[in-house]
Amino acid sequence: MVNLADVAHQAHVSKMTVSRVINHPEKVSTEVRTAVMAAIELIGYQPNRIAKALVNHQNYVIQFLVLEDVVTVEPNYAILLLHLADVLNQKGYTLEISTTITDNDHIDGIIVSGWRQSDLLALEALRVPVVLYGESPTDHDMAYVDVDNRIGTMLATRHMINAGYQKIIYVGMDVDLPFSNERELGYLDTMVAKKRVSRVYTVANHSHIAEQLIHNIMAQLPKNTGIVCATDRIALGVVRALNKKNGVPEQYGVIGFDGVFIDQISSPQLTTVHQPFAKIAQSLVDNLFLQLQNSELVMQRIAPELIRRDTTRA
Amino acid sequence: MVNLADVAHQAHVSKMTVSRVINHPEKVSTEVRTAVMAAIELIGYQPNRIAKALVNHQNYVIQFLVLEDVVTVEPNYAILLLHLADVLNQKGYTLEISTTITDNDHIDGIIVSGWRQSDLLALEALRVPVVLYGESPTDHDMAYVDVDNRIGTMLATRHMINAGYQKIIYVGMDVDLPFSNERELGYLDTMVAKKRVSRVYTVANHSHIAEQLIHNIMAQLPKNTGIVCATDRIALGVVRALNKKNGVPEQYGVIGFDGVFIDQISSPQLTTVHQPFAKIAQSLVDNLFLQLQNSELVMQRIAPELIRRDTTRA
DNA sequence: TTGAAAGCGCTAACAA
DNA sequence: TTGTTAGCGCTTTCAA
Repeated sequence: MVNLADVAHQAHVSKMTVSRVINHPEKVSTEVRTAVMAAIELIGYQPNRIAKALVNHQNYVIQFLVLEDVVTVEPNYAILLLHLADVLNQKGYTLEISTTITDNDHIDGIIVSGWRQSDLLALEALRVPVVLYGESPTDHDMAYVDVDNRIGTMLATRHMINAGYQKIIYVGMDVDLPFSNERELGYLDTMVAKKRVSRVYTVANHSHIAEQLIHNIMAQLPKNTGIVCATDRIALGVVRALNKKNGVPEQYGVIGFDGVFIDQISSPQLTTVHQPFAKIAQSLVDNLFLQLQNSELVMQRIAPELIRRDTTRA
Repeated sequence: MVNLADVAHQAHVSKMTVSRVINHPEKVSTEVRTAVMAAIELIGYQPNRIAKALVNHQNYVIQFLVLEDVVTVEPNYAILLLHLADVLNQKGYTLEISTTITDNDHIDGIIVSGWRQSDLLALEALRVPVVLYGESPTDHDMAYVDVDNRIGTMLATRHMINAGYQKIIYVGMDVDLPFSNERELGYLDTMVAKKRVSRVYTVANHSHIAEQLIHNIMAQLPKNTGIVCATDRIALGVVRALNKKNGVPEQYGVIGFDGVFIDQISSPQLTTVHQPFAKIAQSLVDNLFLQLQNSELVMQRIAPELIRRDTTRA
C-alpha cells in the first residue's frame, strides 16, 4: 500500500504538503504542486478513504433506505440503486442498503425510497441529512427529488389527444401520496385545458387488478379510447385486457409511467413516460451533499420524457 | 460519539481491557468482563468501524460487480442485491456496486453476477477474494454459489409428468454457460429416466422472442403439451402466445425459472422454479468470508423450490 | 490477567 | 509557503 509518506519521500517534501496538494492545492506553490502531482502519478498513490474518514469524522457511507416490502420490490428501485451507486462511487462513497429506519452514526446521509406518510416523522427526527425520492407532502418540510409527475401525465394526455383518440380516461392508483395525486392532476389539467371530458378510475398498483378493471368497464370503453395509466404495471394489465380484442393501438391507446423493464416485457411494448433515473440519482446525491455542507433544503422536480412505442398510434 | 475510552472510564479499567472484552473475551476475567459489558450496555457504546478498519487494514467494503448491461437489469439482481446488503450490514460491512472490473485496494472482496466466460481471466487475476454468482466452467477454478439448476428443471419436468402432460418440450436459452447447460440437462436427464421423447428449442432470453417461437412451432404442439422454460422471461412469452388459444393450464402447461417479479406479473401467474435468493446471498457472503480467512475455495449449489401457480394443472 | 505505549494513514492547528 | 506536532479510535506488541 502506497501512502502519503511514500509520495512525500518521492517528491522530497513533507507529508503535509502532499496532503495539501490533494485537499487545498491553492495553498501550495505551483512548482511544488506539479512535483508532488508527478510523484503521485509515478508511484500510483491513492488516498486511503479509511484514514481520511477517521480524522474527518466522516464515514463515506450513504444509506439507501427502501421502505417498501422487499418482496414486491420494483425494478424501479433497482435501476435507481444502480445509478446511485455509480454516482456515489465516483465521489468515493459507499452504499449501505437498509430496510428499516435506525439512527446510526456510521452513515453520513440517507436517501429514502418507497416511504409512506407515516414514515416521515421518524425520518425528520434523524440526525443525519435525509433526501426523499418522491415528492413529500406540503406539511413536511423535507428535501426531495422527484420526476415531475404532473408534466409526465400531461405529456401522456397530450400525446393521446394528438394521436386522435376520442375518449381519454385515466387509471390511477389508490395511494394518497403527492406523486400519485400529481399524476392524476397532470391528466385532469390537460383535459380541462383541451376542453375534454375526463374520467378517472382508481386501482391498486397491480397488473391483474388493472386487467380486471378493464374487463369490468369494457362496456364504457368505445373504440378509439386512450387510456393514460399511473404506472407501467397498471398499463401492462390494461394492455393484456384489451389485447384479446386485438385493439391496441388502433382502437385503444395505452400509456404507462416509469419506463423500466415492465414497459419492455409487455406485448406490445408500452408507450410510457420515462423517469430519467440517472439524472434523479445524480440529483439525489447532489442534494444530500448540499445539506452536508450548508443544511439547505432543496425540492427538485426533474422533467420526464415520453417514449413512443407500440401501444399508441404514431 | 461514545468511544472505548468512555467505556473504560465508566468501568474503571483501561481501554485495552475493553477492547479485549470485545475481541478476545476469553482473555479477560469473568468479573471484569461482566463489568465492562454492563458499562458498554449502559452508555450505549458501539465500536467505530472506521477506526477498526484503519488499524486492521481492512475496509469493511464488499463490491457487488454487475457485469451485465445495466439497462437490461434483471429483477433477479435487484433482489439478490437487497439480500446481500442485508447480510453484509449484519456483519458491519458496506456494499459497493460496480459495473467494471478494477483492481482497487479499498475493497475486501468481490461478489460477481452477470459474468461471461470472457470475464473470468480478469477476475482470477484480482488480488482480493472473488465469489461468482453462477456456476463457473470447469476449466476455471473459482469459488461460486449457484442455485442447483439441474435439480430445478428436474423438478419442473417431473411436475409436468405428474400433472399428466403428454408431450413435454424444453425452451432453453442460447447462452453457452454452465447454468444454462445444467438447466437443459435437468430436463433431458429426467426425460430419459422416465423414458420420454425429449425436444429442445433454443431462443434468446426475451419474452417476445419466445412468444414468436411458439407461434412458429404451434403446429408441432398438440394439446396436452407441457413446456419447461429456462427462465421466467421465456415462460412469460410462451404463456402470452398460448393464452390467446385459451389453453393454459388445461391444454398447455408452462413452467418458468427464477421466481422473481416476472412470474407474478404474468397472467395467469407462472408456475416456476424459485431461486432462494436469501439463502444464496447468505452463502455468497459466507463463502467470501471463508476465503478471507483460509483462502479455501468452495463451490456450492443450493436447492431450488417449485412454486405451483396457475400455468400448470394441479 | 491487565495496562502502557506505539502506530495504522491522514489532516487541522500551529509554528517557522 | 512549508513543516512539525498532535490526535482521530482502535488494536497489537510488550511489559508489569
